[in-house]
Amino acid sequence: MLKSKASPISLEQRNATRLRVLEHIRTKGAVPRIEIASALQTSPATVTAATADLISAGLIKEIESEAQSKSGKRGRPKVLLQLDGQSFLVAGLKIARQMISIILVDFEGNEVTSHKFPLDNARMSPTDFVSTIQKALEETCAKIGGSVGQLAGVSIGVAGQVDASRNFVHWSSSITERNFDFRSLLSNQLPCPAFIENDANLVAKAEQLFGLGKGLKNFLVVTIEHGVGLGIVLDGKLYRGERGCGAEFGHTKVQLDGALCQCGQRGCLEAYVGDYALLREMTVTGQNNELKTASDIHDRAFSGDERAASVLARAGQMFGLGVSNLINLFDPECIIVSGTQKSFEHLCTDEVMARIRNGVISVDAALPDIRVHHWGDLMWAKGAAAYGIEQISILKVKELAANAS
Amino acid sequence: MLKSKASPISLEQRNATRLRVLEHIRTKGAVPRIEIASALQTSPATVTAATADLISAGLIKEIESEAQSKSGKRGRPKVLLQLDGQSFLVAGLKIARQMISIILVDFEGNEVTSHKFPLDNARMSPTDFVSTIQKALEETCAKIGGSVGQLAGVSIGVAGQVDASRNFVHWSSSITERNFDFRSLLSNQLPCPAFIENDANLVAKAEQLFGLGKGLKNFLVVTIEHGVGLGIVLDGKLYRGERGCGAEFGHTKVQLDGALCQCGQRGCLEAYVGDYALLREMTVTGQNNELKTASDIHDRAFSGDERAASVLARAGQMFGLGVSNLINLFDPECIIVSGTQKSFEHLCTDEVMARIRNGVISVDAALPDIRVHHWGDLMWAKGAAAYGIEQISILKVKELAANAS
DNA sequence: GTAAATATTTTACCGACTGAAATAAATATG
DNA sequence: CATATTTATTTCAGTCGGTAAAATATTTAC
Repeated sequence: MLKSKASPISLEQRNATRLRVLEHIRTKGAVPRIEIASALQTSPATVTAATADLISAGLIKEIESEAQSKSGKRGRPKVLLQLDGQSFLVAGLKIARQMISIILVDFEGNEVTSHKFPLDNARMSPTDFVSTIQKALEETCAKIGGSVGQLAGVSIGVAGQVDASRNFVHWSSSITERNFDFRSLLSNQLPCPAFIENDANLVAKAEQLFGLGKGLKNFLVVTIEHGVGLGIVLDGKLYRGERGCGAEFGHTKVQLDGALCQCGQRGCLEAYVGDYALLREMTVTGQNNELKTASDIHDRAFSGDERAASVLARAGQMFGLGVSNLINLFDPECIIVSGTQKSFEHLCTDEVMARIRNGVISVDAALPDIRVHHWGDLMWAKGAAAYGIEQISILKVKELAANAS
Repeated sequence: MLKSKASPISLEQRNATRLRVLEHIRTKGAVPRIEIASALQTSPATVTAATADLISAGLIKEIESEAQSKSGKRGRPKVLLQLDGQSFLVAGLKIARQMISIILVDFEGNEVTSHKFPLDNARMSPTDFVSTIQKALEETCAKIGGSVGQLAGVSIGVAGQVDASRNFVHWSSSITERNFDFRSLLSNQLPCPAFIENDANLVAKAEQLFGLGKGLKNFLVVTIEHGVGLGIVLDGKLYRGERGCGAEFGHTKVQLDGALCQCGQRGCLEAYVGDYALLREMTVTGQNNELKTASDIHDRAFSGDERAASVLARAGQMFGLGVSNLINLFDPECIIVSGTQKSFEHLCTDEVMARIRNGVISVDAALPDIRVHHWGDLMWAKGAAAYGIEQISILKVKELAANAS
């Protein structure tokens, strides 16, 4: 292998082109080279070179275009390119309070298998954290008769503040230590690259790669679970802020000196729409003994309980206020409201949507789309997997360039 | 002139490098080539080529380094590079309700002269708008015995929604027509390139080029005049949102179904901190006959009027709430509060700052700086000039590449 | 005066991208 | 069926930006 004298700038440009081609194929599905060239405003020659590399790396493949003969058009037929789904296996993990959800996906993001690993301790030391993850991964891989060694990458989602570029966790509810650098621990314990990210950012990634944000440049993803999270995608990239931690949408204030929030402050959005906030409200009615989740309250409201309905309605009003503020500030292409449970139906009612629309300063251009995405309970794990796939793609393209010597 | 076969990508890369060098020199002042190379992570050879071009375009110049001999260090002395302030004259205009403020600046942003041009009509037709601007420019240039022909560029700031990339005004309080394309009108009437932008974005530009945002990558500029505006700089670039209109910070909601705002909605931040909101509050006290501006209320409060003080305090509380929301969402490096008058002192009190800090979810990293910038009354015009200088720089670098044939 | 140190410029070269030509693979046409 | 036409892809020579290394410039140290 000769030593390459390529300038770093050239390399970066080359990698960027490869990645743009790859992302275009991921977004559009089966496309011929000529369309990639025109879509990316580049020359067919470049696309030939880039796709040749991606094929040799096993990231994409040519497929037979059955529909070709039907097209009835003259000329050499287009050769369609597609992701090579079989090429890699990626694991996505979400660390929650009582369990770890794991999903194994192929390179296209298709679920291969999934698993739930119960947790005794919601908070673990970094060492326990990683070894528990390893155990969870082993169990998951065993399900398909495989081993952890087969994984191309592992992506881990946690609640909290993470500097993903350094696998550095400033703080997480799942980990006892603060400001811990997971790089060496992860690379020592796991046989493949591993990545840690904030969970809301991961869901944003999932929407971008596989979900309702496919192909969009500027959009926001509001995640609803027990609390409210936000992932920001600007110019096609996750925006992480200066300190690398996620946007704290749930703790934006919607009421001056308002309701007390778990974070200790007053008037946070989460103090009005979070699960615990709803349950707290219900204590006033003296009914909360039987109520355990927001879904219970929803059932109660649906069966005619006016107090329950009013609690949910108020949450919806506050949520609408918060979302309209997001639109006023970010002016995004689209806002995606993503949640796993049925329990956020009260945040997607016509009344809430109307409130959002009425809270946005109108311009001539149409309002951003507000799309609601009801995920299964693997939402967070899928988000992690999406991020993993993206990071593995970047790694593979880099390797490609390094080996090109 | 030979026809160049340069690929568009090469050209873009070249221009980007030239501009990065130019911006570095603008930010750092007098710097030697070697430091530019290390700061921009590029090779000295590239810097030599880039600076040679910029010098030939008259954008920068070499200066004698008097302090050289004192340095007492061996080796060839550094040759310092600096902006060539004399190279271009740029006009910045702010169109307000009752007047146009104009400032002429050199390429370094130094004020050459300024002028105020009274307006009869706050709202003008596009044709009148441009011809009034032309008249105002002529008067201004006459002040220094020059003519409009000498200007390298004109930059115009208006309140409203502007797509600056197309000189397209969706809506502005200064213009009777909506959705007007000013491109042909401006290029026909003015002898130099002209640019229109939203005024809050312009102030953000001024902070970035000359002010407290110098050298920063991610920061927010909150502008205070009659209302409240916001300019967003992310990754060194103005963020304009999907529809190209400014962020509507003044119309983010800080109270569910709160005070009525000029925009017709309820609970907008501006409905609590805008001039008219303060004056409205004072009507309740029966005192507002004598009060015309927020500054009057401030005087009143200072001389012991508790009602006036309470009106201002409430505005401060709401403002603090709004700003803490900005920090929670954007996690910026720095927030700059910029205003022209003394009338926003009540928004910069220790109490307000404490409220902001208390409203931000704390992480280990330090809170973003909150810096207050008291400008003279030419703030907006200077902002326009800053934008003009930037746009002219881009144009000149493009010309350079075109002539390089 | 010569050596050493540091800044800048020159030179030879690399490599990403491109346009144009060549090639490939289909249909249309007679 | 052979040939022309059309369209997709690949090959190839060339351009250009950036770089490393060598050369040059200009200073201080001794």
